[in-house]
Amino acid sequence: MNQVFESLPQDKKQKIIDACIAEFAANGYDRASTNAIVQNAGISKGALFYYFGSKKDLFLYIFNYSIEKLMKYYYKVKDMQPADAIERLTWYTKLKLKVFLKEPVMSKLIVDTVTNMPEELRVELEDMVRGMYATYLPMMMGNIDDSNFREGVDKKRAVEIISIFIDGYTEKYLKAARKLSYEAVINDLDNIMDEYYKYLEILKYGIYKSPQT
Amino acid sequence: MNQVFESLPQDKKQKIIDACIAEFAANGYDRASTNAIVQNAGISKGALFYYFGSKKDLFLYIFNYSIEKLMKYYYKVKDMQPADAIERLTWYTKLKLKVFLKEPVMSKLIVDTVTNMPEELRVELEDMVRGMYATYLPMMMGNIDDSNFREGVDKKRAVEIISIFIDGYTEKYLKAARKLSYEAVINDLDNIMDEYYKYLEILKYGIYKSPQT
Amino acid sequence: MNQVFESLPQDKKQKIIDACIAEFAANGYDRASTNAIVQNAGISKGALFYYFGSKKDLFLYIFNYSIEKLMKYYYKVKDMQPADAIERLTWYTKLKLKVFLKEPVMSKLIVDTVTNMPEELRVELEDMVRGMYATYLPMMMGNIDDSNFREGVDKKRAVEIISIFIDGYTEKYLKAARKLSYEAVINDLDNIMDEYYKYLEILKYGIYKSPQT
Amino acid sequence: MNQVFESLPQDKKQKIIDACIAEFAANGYDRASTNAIVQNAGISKGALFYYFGSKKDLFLYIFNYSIEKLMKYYYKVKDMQPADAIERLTWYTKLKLKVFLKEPVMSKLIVDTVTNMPEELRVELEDMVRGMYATYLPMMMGNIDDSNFREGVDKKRAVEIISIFIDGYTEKYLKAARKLSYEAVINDLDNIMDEYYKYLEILKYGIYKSPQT
DNA sequence: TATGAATGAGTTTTCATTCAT
DNA sequence: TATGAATGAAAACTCATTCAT
Repeated sequence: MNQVFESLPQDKKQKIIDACIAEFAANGYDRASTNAIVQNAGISKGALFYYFGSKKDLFLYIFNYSIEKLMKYYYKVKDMQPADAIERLTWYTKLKLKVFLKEPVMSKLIVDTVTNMPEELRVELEDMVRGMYATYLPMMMGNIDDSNFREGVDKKRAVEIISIFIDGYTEKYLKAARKLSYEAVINDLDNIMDEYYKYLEILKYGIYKSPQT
Repeated sequence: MNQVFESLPQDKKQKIIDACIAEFAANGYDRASTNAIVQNAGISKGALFYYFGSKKDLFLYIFNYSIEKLMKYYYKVKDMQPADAIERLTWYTKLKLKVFLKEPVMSKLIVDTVTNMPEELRVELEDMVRGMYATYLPMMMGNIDDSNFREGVDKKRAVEIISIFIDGYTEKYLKAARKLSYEAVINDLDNIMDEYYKYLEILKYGIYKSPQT
Repeated sequence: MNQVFESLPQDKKQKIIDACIAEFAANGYDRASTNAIVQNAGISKGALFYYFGSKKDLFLYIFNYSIEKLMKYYYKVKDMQPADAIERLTWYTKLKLKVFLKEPVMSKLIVDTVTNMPEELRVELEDMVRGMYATYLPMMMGNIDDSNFREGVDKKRAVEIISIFIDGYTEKYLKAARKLSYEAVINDLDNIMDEYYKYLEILKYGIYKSPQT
Repeated sequence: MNQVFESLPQDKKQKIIDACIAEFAANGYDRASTNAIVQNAGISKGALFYYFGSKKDLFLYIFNYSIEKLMKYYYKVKDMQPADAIERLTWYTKLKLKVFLKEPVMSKLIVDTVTNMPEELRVELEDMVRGMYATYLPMMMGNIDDSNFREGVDKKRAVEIISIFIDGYTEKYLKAARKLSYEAVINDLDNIMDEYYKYLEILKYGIYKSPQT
């Protein structure tokens, strides 16, 4: 059914997509108004439903579009990723932040949606997220250099520990950022990273070979 | 104004509270229908608003009720908490799981609400959450025995690493639990805990003194 | 049915009446809230309806009470009323203003009600107003000295012309007063009266004998 | 937003307008029920709000429509207005009565609204009324022939006296008409006008040159 | 006599979706 | 293909009145 939409002129498509992203990001799925969308997109009510069938399908299309768009940023620089485990993960964390700052609206849409899926979209959204992971996780987590890990440590588990920690840690700062402002976070970035490395030192001690040997 | 509600017969009160928790947990604040609530609670439209004034105040009451109810589970067993850092945190994680399994609906309500506060309730909810932390965090995180931490590790950061990791790790399993069923998690609990301890071993290595010395 | 109310202690009665007048004057019959009344009167909801039967009957009682109260001000000074037609009417106009300033809330209630009767009270209210006129009009309009009227003028009609004019003229100033404030009117009273007498001069010319003959 | 409504087929528009006027005239702004309106207009709930946005905007539209409609009756015959002051005012009084009898419901709506403006509409309504006066008053009160006024009478005040009197006098008869029926007034019109002219004779005596000079 | 909790029909407004054109 | 007017169920909330106590 979307093929009708896909065969639209590119600029018209883009205008519609942008209007949807803005509306969904600002208000969430439930409170988003299809009226606002058609108004900002400059199309008729009927057209929107002709293209997408329902608000639900529209949202899924937009969500998928946004994920793919954001993932392209990751894909584009994938050859620059460091090999060392902790450096790799840190690199991705910084990348995540950069993408967030470059596409704040889309990012908000993704984050808000994932952390709080509307019940009626749950199944489809989780499928998409799973699919996204299946596509990009191997790339992001592949070929990690764990040769510096100390003897006896399970490498997969070690990587996951780091990963879980970093996620949790950044999550804390993003929460604060939401309350304050993203700019405040950026200005404080040096301090945040200093702190961050101190935490990592402790983690490293448990996972890496002692450096001086 | 709630005193009218408070002086209701206990079973009537409970029926209303249960109906509210169920509706709010299932649909969130926005989509929750006061119509559905009064129907399930077996009271009239007017009664609900006579008791609580507005949907907003109703929700805040129910949220507060749920937090206090859940926190009682923690308070009841507070004297049994282990002193050692990792054991303490693990103990609380298990406790958290138990409470989650005992009160899944209430727990869902709390978690969903905290991770995604409706804008118009934000201020009040954050106050409540802050108050709750102020009351219970000292109890939960107080008197932690960190004498086994190795020389040179910053103790506050070390505790936080453990805490962040455990949160992230359990979060993963809770997500799975939501998809499958809580029973599936329980049945698999032994395996999960085995896994869990293996992760902790790695963390411990970086934080604790080497045990055999 | 009102005898229950009438046999209440005077201060309790008064408190109830005052609360009603305030509420009805402030919001009109429709928007007046019986809840607000019982709250301010310090009585129970049931009591109000026990005393008065319905909101409608309550209002009629209060309206009647107010009219009688206001009319007492007129009755008290009835012996001081001038005899001459124009002076009499002017005197009453001033009296009306004084009463208005002494009992602004009650007056507002009466004026608002009379100029815009709620349909379901129309019949009863008009009866009351008619009754009031029957009682007080003869007093106010009786024994008017029309000996100064010029030959050939119908005396009843002449009095009515003056009366209609004064009513219309004061109405104009009351309208302005409502928009500005009563104080503004009072402060401007001298000017207003100067104007007023100039108008009256013209009227007088048509009705009275020429003074200098 | 009203352009949607304006482009409706004339008969449908009229049916909606009529339903609104009837409901608002019968019950006033506050008590008027949009439910009743849509039922009598034979349209859906949504349609009404699609056309007008809100009850408030609907009322303002209807009020404005009614004023313009009534004013057209005046405008149509404006070239027939007599020049002499009293005759002009009398002529307009008769015209007013005719219009009132031709459009009793609309007239009731206008009169009721103007004499008792709902607080939340006050500003907008007063603007409309002011605008109406600005448009029609010059036409109605312009070019009045006051050359017959006697020496020494202030002409502006004299005209206003007549105007105030006529307003007050007709007001009396309209009040009666509301209680009885408009037909009763019409049947009695000759007597009423006879009376009226007798009153005017007295007024004239004070304002006009004596006729026999 | 007096209470006040409880009722439920009523209010205005919203909005995804449809369908005749 | 595209339009946008029309739908109507649903939303939160109010309030005069009743009635068991």
